[in-house]
Amino acid sequence: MTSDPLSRRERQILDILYAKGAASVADVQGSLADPPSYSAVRALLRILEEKGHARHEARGPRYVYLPMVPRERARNSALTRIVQTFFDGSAAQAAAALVDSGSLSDEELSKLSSLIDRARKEGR
Amino acid sequence: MTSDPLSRRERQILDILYAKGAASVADVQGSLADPPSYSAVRALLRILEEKGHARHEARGPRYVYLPMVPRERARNSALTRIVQTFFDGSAAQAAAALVDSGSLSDEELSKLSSLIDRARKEGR
DNA sequence: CGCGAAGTGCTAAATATTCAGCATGTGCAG
DNA sequence: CTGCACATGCTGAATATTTAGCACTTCGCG
Repeated sequence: MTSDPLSRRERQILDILYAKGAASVADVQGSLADPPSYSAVRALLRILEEKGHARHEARGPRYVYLPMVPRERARNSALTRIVQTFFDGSAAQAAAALVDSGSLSDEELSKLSSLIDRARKEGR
Repeated sequence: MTSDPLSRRERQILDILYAKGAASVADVQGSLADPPSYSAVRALLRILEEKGHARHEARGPRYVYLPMVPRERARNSALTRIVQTFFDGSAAQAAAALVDSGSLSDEELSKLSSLIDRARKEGR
């Protein structure tokens, strides 16, 4: 099941796995803002495995941890949550906020523009 | 300070405050998927106040709780987090995912389009 | 070889969280 | 006026979390 309630540290660590794609225990520890002991990180990773959110592969001499739920699916539910919480359920408002953030280059803007045109054609 | 680490319930309740704008204890309890006792909800709200994330006003006979950090600021940091975690830091990719979600109406799409045009003009 | 560095499995205990209950105050309907 | 419905303040205890430590294995180097 993927609908477990995750604790703070669990969420934090799972996010690192999503951000990096895959990570060793040391990687995870290194990415944590306020890192606990090596053992503690390992324990958390083990819990994430038990809950079915992560798995590990024996890459060379050490374990490398990966998320179980595909990144795309996880990110869609994350987006949905934000849209619900902060944008009254309107994905359009959320997209607008991103565009307004000013962090998009001209090239990115035109790509997005043509994406929108395509969406409009498909939509009818 | 607004950089406290929030526990799961705390986050959950704060999200409700953001989603609803303002809420009484009963509102919050009613919005929780798996609601604990009235007292428990009150306790959590009190903690959120102590941590500086919420405040209350005596609206009529009861308290109404509101977020301290403005919704817009909170949502921007939420977006930033998602972008970092799931879109390799690219706001453009995130916007594209929203457009691709297919939940935008024709009208919303054209509004977004003109928003982009404006952003392109300002950007140079 | 055999020793050290670095990995894993497992467990118990400190710490944080979440929760329910009781005492008390206040407004309103009967 | 009096009692009910519903609010708050506070506190102690159940539960979950987070953590560090120890025993053991593996790999590579002197």
